[in-house]
Amino acid sequence: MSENPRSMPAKTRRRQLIKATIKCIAKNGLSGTTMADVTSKAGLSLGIVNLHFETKEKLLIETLRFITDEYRNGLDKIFFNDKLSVEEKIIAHVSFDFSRAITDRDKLAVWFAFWGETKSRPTYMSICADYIDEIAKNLTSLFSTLKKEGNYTSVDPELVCICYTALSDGLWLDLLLTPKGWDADDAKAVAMHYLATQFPNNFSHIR
Amino acid sequence: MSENPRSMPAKTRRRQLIKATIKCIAKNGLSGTTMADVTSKAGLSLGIVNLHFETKEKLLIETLRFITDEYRNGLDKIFFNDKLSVEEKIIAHVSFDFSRAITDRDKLAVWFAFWGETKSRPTYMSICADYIDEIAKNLTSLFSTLKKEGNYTSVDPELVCICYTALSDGLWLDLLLTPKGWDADDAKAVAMHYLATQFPNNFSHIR
DNA sequence: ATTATAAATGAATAACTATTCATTCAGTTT
DNA sequence: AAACTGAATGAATAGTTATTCATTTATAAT
Repeated sequence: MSENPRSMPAKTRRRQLIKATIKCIAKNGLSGTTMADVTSKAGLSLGIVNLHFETKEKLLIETLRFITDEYRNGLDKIFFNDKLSVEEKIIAHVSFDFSRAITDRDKLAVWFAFWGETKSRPTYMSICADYIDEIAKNLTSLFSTLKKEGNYTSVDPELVCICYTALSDGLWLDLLLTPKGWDADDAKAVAMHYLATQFPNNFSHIR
Repeated sequence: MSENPRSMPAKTRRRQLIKATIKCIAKNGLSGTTMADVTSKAGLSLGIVNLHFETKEKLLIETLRFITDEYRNGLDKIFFNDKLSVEEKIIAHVSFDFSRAITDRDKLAVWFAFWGETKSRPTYMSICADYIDEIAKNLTSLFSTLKKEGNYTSVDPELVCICYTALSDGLWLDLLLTPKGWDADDAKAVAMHYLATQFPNNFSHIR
């Protein structure tokens, strides 16, 4: 295959294998994902995972890290963008949460596959805990600033952050479980509806 | 063992094995749960699963059905209780969602373990779809009635149902992922906070 | 008591799958 | 062009685990 040269930079191969792993987890679940599946989906040979990741478990951990990094980096880019107002940052955050890249059903399946094993695997748990804390801190500070700027005296920024985060997790689950008659834009509208209850002057007219 | 007579009604044995399965899934994940684990946790012999469930897969399906039935039955008992007002039913629904029985971390782990495999297993998906539809229909009708009774002209009952349901799913995930510094009562307060934004005259003072 | 019935056992089997590593191969250097 | 390098291969191995079923054991029936 000319698209698949015999020799490639290690980083490219690792990326290629992680992508294949995501597809396999979505199709067969974590338990049903075998090395043979992953490598054949990647168009490579069985032994390649050992070469680049040593073990299956390490491949899975790198796969989890890949999707958590993608999510964290996307949100960081918004949070640290000096060109955006606080209101714009929050809107961008929500838009990102329900963007194509994040609500891709293969990736959602991977998120939930790992969450489902979290209690039994401390490594998964700690990878999740890292990014959750950071994002919560940033989002809370956005709500806090908007509260001041918009004179929303009775808003509790920490509570709103917890509530919004739980809501978007639950909406992702909806997108995963009920693929038909329901899409990411609908889910986004539900999330905006909640934010409008807290900041009616900012988010009531956003679709 | 006198607590474990050689012969027991089939239903009791099945229940015993399902309970053991829940503990094993919580401890080892779906993929890490073996027949040897389950049967030894139940204090029985290896071959017993075959006798009562035929295969491992069927045991897992019955386990999923067990927790979904428990949840559905609990909510039905509230919904069809003629002694309760609509407001009381909604409060009871939320209290049930964040009760000990439902937020037990072993059971939460089981929920998410199955949700994580849903995309790859149509059987899991259809078991979930069944109970989700029924509960949504009932809860929407409660919100709809409360809207009329309380003159909440701008409330959208279907939207509130979707939002509340997603929120409680997400809060369960929080309870599973971050066991410390956070408990079911805190989660319940977040859910009530959302309902208070929609029905301030009914839920603002509930803790 | 004796026999019959059904539940339960667990050693043996069969199937599956992660891991290993001797070999192959493409590209690079001398 | 000959030798070298290291990525890639995949047959073979080792380990794990679901499933089977001949045997054992408790209880019920006669």
